[in-house]
Amino acid sequence: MKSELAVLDEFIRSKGLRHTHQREEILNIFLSTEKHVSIDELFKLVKRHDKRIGYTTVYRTMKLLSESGLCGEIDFGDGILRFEHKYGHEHHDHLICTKCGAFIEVMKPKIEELQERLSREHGFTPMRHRLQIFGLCKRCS
Amino acid sequence: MKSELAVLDEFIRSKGLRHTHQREEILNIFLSTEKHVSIDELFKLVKRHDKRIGYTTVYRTMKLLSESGLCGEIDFGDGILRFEHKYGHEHHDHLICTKCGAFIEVMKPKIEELQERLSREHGFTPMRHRLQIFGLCKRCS
DNA sequence: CTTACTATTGAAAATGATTTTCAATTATAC
DNA sequence: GTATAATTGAAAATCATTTTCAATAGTAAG
Repeated sequence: MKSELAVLDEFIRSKGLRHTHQREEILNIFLSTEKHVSIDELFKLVKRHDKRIGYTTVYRTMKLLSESGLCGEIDFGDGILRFEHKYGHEHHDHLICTKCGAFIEVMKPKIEELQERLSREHGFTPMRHRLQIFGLCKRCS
Repeated sequence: MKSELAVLDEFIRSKGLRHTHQREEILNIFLSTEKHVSIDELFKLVKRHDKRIGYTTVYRTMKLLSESGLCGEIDFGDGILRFEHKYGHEHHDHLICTKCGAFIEVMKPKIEELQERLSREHGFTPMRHRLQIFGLCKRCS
């Protein structure tokens, strides 16, 4: 499997864009985090390494990573956009604890299959989906 | 089944709030729309009936209706909060066409059941969930 | 290596939906 | 009616996100 940096570089080249140290650094820091970071959180992490990188650059770089397929955007409905690792990761759904904010990543092929069938029954061509289950995690319930 | 207005009134009384003609009017106009209205859309409809009702009141009243269980808030991930009828309506999921914006309401008990089981497998107590399938509707595909 | 070209950066300002503020108004209980 | 406190609506504040723009820095060509 290609490295994430190679994937980014390939994407950048194919679009006639440029490889910059900011982009490389933001990618590395994103990869080193445990998923689901907001732009603001990521910006703070990035600033620790290099104070001169601005919020805007983090914002723009995450959009770039999204386009290149390296990260996925997730919306838990609280008005803050978060990002998760996507390259080399399977699709999954989320269990979200409404008390402590913890999330669990889950996967149920049978549900995926039923969603596919449900869509077809309505003449709908599914491209992607989002399943979020809100409730209480083991510790909070 | 109690009327929606009766439900609202009961909720209002139970909280020591007041019945106002604005709240009644906004509820009626919301009920007369075909679901999935944003606050902005609803405000425009309301203004046709009564120019003196402000945006803020519509906003606050919809929050009130949400709390009372008369409407549900839906987030399609485009940054705009929409509302749908909830009282006397079954839970359902959404198929959302990414081309024309159409949405289809669907229901698959088997999926609900599997979600329940999936949650339990992870020691999670599910309260509510959100399933949105994005793709192309019959006409657009 | 140097130049020319143009993408990128970062600070600040703009955007846009949502939420709060506050003085005036209005519903409700007594 | 009167007193009390909730409600209203205009305007301002919030807050994440997005755009602007002048300065900076990759990249390719010479």
